[in-house]
Amino acid sequence: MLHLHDTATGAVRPFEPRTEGEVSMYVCGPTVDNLPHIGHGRFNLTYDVLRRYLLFNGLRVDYVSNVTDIDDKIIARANAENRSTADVVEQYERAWFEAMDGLGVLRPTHAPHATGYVQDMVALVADLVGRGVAYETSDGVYLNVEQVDGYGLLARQNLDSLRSGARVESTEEKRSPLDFALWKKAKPGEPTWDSPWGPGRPGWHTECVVMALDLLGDAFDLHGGGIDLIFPHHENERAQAVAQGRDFSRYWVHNGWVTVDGTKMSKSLDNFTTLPDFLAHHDARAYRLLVLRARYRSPIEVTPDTVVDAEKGLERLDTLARRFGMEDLLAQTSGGYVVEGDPPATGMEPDALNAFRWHMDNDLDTPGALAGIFDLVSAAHSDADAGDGKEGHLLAHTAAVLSAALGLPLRGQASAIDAESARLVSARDEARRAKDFVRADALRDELVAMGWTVEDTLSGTAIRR
RNA sequence: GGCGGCGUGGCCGAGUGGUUUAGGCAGGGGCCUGCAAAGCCCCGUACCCCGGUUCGAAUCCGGGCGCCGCCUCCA
Repeated sequence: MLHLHDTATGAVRPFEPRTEGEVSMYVCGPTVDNLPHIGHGRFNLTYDVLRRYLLFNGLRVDYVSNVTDIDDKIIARANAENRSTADVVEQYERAWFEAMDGLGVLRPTHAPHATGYVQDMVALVADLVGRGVAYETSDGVYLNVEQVDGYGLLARQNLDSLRSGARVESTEEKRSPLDFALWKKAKPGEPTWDSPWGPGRPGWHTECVVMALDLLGDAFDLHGGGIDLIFPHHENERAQAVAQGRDFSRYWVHNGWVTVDGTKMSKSLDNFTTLPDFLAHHDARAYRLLVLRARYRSPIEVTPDTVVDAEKGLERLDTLARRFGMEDLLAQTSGGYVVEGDPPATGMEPDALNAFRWHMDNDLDTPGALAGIFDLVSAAHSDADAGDGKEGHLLAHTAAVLSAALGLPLRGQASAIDAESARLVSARDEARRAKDFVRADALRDELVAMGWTVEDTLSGTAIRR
């Protein structure tokens, strides 16, 4: 059974969904004010793998991830570039999904926009005001966190210590420095919506509560995001639900981030590599492999060296797929790369499957799961080298299915070969048959110069790019 | 200041007290090959420091040292 680390309890707990056979998960989505970077990639890959593993186990998954399309930074960019916020949103939302598609991240089942939920957010804020836990000031409406039971649960701190560490300056009107804006009254040059408190726009922490509860219902299963969202974002989401007397997320899952020279990669530090840039130069699967080699809660260092390392590891997997002719499996999984239900029944090596599950059930121990897959790679080659093609094929197939279950489909197809290259290949085979190795080597050099990797196989020269 | 996390072999990176071992990459040796490539086999004997618990600790406890993060927008 799957066990997950839950930030609210600080412990790894058995994951028991609200409804048997069905999982409802909410993953904080992007603010579409800029291109996504590889940290966003890591974060989405984390929850994509969780989702795929749930699917692999035959569960249905309702996966909601929002798009924050109204925010200070969007407004700032629009004003700076003399465009509408809608224009900015359109551009970066498209870039976001293109990048996620490129990474093989499955699309959310729902991707609600904040601007589509403003009326509901106004209703939530009004309800909180009516309950006396929120109050109006000259610049907005704030939630009084001191009236919320268990505020600080996710931060694992009590109110006093949170208050003493607060770096945000308190205004005269705020009752506590920790109180946060549910509604921001309009300033000049901003998009606005009507509300009982005049024109304005919702605060950031409100949208996720409203959309999660609307689309997934009370006490939905799981809420995911980066560690840096724990406080204040997730704490404040929870606070709003609690203040309404509603049950919010049953499990809180948080991923570690991407570091550069040991320091967090973030928009504010401007030390990021964008995903479009990364994907233009690397196989997306190499990044997924790089991410999966560390546990999701650990930081990962992304450097040219670690990327090359992952690319070589991926090559080892693809080599297996080529040797054992895995085109069929690729075809099965390429349309989203999902392995669903209980595929293991069909021709999987049982011990390897059990080991895979054991690792994944342990709070998504993907490094352990991968180690098992790499063991299968060695064993499959070894069996095939020893002449046991049948056993080798079973192991290779198992490795490929498990890899695909992680969203990492192996590429077994031969590269498309142009007529000229094909001519050189057959000329080389002819020369080798004639034991004219000088000519054979010259032809090999020629192919290599054309960008091919040349290998000899039982059936003659094989080339690939 | 409060809270959280981390320090593992050349590099990345697992490790849920104890049998043989994470795994990947790089490196060395061998097999295979006309030579290569790919593949296979063998090789490193690592756990920041100091104590403690234990028959036994990388793993648990205490104390150091160092690093990172959250407490402000941030995946």
